Amino acid sequence: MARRRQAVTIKHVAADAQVSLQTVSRVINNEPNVRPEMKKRVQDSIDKLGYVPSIAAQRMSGSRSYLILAINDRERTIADWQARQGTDWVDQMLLGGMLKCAEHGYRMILELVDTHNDHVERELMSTIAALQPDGIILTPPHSDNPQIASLLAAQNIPFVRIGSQEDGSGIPVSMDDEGSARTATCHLIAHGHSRIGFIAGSAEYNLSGWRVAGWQKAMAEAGLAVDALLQSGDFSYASGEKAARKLLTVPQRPTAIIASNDQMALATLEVARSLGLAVPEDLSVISFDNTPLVHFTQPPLTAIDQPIAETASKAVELIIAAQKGDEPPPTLTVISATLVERGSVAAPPIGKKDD
Amino acid sequence: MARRRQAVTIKHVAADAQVSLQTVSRVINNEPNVRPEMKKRVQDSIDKLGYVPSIAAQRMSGSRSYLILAINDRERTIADWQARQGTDWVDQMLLGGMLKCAEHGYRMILELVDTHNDHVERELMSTIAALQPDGIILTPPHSDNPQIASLLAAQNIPFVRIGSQEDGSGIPVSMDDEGSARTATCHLIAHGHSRIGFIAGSAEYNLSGWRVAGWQKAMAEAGLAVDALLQSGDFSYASGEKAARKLLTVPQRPTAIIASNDQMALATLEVARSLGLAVPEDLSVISFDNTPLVHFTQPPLTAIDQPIAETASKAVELIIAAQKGDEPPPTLTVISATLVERGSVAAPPIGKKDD
DNA sequence: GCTCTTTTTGAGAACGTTAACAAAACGCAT
DNA sequence: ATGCGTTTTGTTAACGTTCTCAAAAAGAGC
Repeated sequence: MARRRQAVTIKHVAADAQVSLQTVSRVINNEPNVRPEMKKRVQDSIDKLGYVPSIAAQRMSGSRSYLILAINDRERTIADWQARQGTDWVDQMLLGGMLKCAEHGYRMILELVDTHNDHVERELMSTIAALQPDGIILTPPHSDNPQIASLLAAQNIPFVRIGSQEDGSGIPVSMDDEGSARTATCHLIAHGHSRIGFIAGSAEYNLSGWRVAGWQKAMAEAGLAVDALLQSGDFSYASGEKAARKLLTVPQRPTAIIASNDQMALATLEVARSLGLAVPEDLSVISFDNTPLVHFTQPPLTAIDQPIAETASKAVELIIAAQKGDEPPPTLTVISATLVERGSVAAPPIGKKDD
Repeated sequence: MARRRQAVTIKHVAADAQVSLQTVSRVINNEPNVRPEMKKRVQDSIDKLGYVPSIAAQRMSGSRSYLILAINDRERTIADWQARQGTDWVDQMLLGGMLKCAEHGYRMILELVDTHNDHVERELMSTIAALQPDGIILTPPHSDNPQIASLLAAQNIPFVRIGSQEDGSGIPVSMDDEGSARTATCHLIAHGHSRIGFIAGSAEYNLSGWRVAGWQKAMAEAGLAVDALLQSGDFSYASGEKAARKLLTVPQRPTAIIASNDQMALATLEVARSLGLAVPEDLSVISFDNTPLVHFTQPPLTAIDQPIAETASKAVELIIAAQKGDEPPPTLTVISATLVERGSVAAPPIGKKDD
């Protein structure tokens, strides 16, 4: 492992602005007694060079560490998180990732970065420069952002892309989106369904595409048509409602629907109710994610349980291994998901089983 | 602000073990080519002095930072957390604390520490030595641990005790446990109840006591008796079940019950059902915490909503202010809670309104 | 015992920043 | 101009660790 140095330091800024280190430091820390003119000159250099102070160095010299520690009871926290059972992205990420970090003497810092923001990349790079972490875990949709990936690759910091199967830099760790969509589809086919609708998630997430692909392939293999059976949403309840309505208000409506997340599955349930369709008698529903929500619906939803905690745990392991530099990381790690059967799947209504 | 120095450094260890700095470093990092005898001598000194390497210094010298960054989409994460609406301790802590940290260029590191563990204090001190955070937030029950408090006070690190109103070192920030218990009690009294049972939480949490106190005082002020109306649980469903059964299987059973958290309220609901008591017609129920659970019960529970996010946010603010050293922190900050009315409170059954 | 290799130990510089102090520049009354 | 206080800038030394390279000690072969 090469000794990793900070790209731009206070020295570079000082040289660029033709001032002493101390003056730059004063500007950074917004100290008084700096002439406005000087301050501007330094600030310009900082902006130009993209300088961000190293927190480690600041801490070393006796100043702030910019870290605040929140101490929580481990037992209770873990119990709470586990009680949610299914996939609540962040929580399960934290659960899996933090515990694995703790095992190895690492800490995990959760950083929230807006996707819909022009400066995503800049913001991220600043954070990295400040913290100089040993590794980075990207979750969707950040994990699907090729620009971020190439920036990180240039930094020579090991990073894991969760939920992304694309080739490219970084270590991909993926849940088996295609496989689990296939599993859901086959489950329905095994129950006798032939017209199985699919509500896709936001195209911004690559995993949406993989899920669609799994469904399509399973249908094709069973010799079933998929025309007019695909609707796309954006993971929101409203989009699910719209998609479900479109799917269910045609003459040859599907006898089963797979929704790409729980919110959209809930919407599907509601649309079915409003159309007088009973679940699962008239319509079977399977959802993705398996958040706590699905326990409380009527009927409880059969769902694909995404093992996020396990995925995050794996991501941490891969980063630590990459840091040691023992051997090259695997090209793709897939964590398999399971189907949790509840009450929303049954055989299709008789007489409608086929055209 | 005094320049804060590390208590025990590699130098102290080297001096104690009569070896060079480098040798100590080698032992820390488990490098090969150290004679076992030497290794033991150094390790003994490390243990004796309680030395923990400074992560900042390690990072500075080009080694690991022992930090892993998890990048999540901010919008989505916040939306998810908010969707839980009520108090899910950790989530809401993270929501409030992290966002406030981000505002000021700080980061929050969540550390899970077992309460039921002999080495709690040691574990905590190691973490602090390693990370050298600018401040610490303690949540219950850690915030009620006087030993931890005095250790932290000695370290001269600003720390906030959340949910603790005790005097002592550190900055207390509390939810208004007594006040909100009082509010709940008065709400029931206003509906005409006079026999109001109370299920207390674990005595390990000081806030349990405050909640009981609020109820007692409100009852006393209304001239109502509290004998045989108090049962204690430990925040678990099972303990709530036991407590509710005791309260409800006496001749003069209470017409209303306040449970110190949602789990125990759920248990109360179940016990009432098993005894053939309708809620709210025969029995009114109010719970504390207002977690997502309470939306899905039949009927939905009227609950005290604890503003954890706000509390955590305040805690961060206080730490940052204390760090700047502008002015002494307030002696007690109380964040007030609100009563969220749902469907579990009604007037007591007629003819039972009073003895 | 003597050289040669290997293993084990140590000394000094480096990492990026700020604290403490010193020097220079400035403003203003004399 | 001269001196004096104030503001602005610069210099040097820390901070705690590891890296690089050199020195010392230990083994190996004769």
